Amino acid sequence: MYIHIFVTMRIEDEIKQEKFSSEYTKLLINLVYTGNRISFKTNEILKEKNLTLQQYNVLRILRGQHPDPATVNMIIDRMLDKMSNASRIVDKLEIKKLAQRTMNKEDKRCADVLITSKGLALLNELDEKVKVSEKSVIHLTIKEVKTLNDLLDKLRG
Amino acid sequence: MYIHIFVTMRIEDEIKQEKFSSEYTKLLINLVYTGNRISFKTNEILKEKNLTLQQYNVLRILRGQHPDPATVNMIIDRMLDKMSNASRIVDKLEIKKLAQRTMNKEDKRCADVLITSKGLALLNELDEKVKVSEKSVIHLTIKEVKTLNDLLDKLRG
DNA sequence: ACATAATATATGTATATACATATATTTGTA
DNA sequence: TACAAATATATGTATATACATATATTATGT
Repeated sequence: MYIHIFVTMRIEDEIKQEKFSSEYTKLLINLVYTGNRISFKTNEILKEKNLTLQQYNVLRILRGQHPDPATVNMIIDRMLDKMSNASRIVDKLEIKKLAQRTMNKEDKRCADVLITSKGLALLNELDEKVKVSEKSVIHLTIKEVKTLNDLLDKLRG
Repeated sequence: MYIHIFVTMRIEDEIKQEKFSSEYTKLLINLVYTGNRISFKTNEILKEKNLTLQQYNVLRILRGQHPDPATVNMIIDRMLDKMSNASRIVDKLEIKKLAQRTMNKEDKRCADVLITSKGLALLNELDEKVKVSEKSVIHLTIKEVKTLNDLLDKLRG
């Protein structure tokens, strides 16, 4: 017989830190820690398909544009981690035939990046799995999720 | 004359995504994006001192134990990113003379890790700067920060 | 038109990271 | 006691990342 007890575990206990110098410091740590926790679960699903989280996100950006192409600059603009190297992520997607680069006719500096049908199919396959996993790892009511989203939006000012 | 207008910017607008498939998906992206945003600011401060965010966090874990030593295992347990390589982060801290390893007398497998006085001084120097920076980048009242912390704690279940 | 600045992307390089595996030591057990 | 399992840490290796710089193209000012 298994008994599951879900209790709210404070971040202090979770990472065994006595106390934080301020609620603000605690928030940063809480954000990063919680983000990592959820990402980790998603990552496990992506690993089966040989995708990194970054590649997955870029692929979703490309799908958002489809059937129009995106440019590398557009991808950088929409990526979660602005510092990372969009060009080389597109390289990886191209190698896997999930995306394709073509030269932009109007501006030869730009590379048009298009998701392939293989890319679309892969995302399609992943969508439901990822959604279910995310939902199962987030122990909140839909109302709380909305509050959280609003607070995070406000946080960034 | 400068006029600052702070408006709440939804994550949809921020990363220019039309809509999310669910509030849960939005939350994951919102968390990672917001965490990155705050980390980025902190990182800028740390860069001046030639520290990575990870090294900084480990250093703070060591200070939390001081004057007792920590072990590498203890560090892994308390790190935000469980996947990363605590042993090699300690390597880096040792090279910079910010921490020191000695062999544990009771259990020769364990490495006792102690923050040095140089390490303590560096943290001391950074504390205030980091706190001010974090506070300035988090556009929330203290009450909202607390709500956010509580929600994140609950999220993890 | 021409030089210069700005823009979009790619690439070189050092470092960091994830993951698998190796090594050393301790614990449990027959 | 001897031997397998567990534990703590370190290390090899492939890949990812950050940052600086290079290259190609387009926009701008005179």
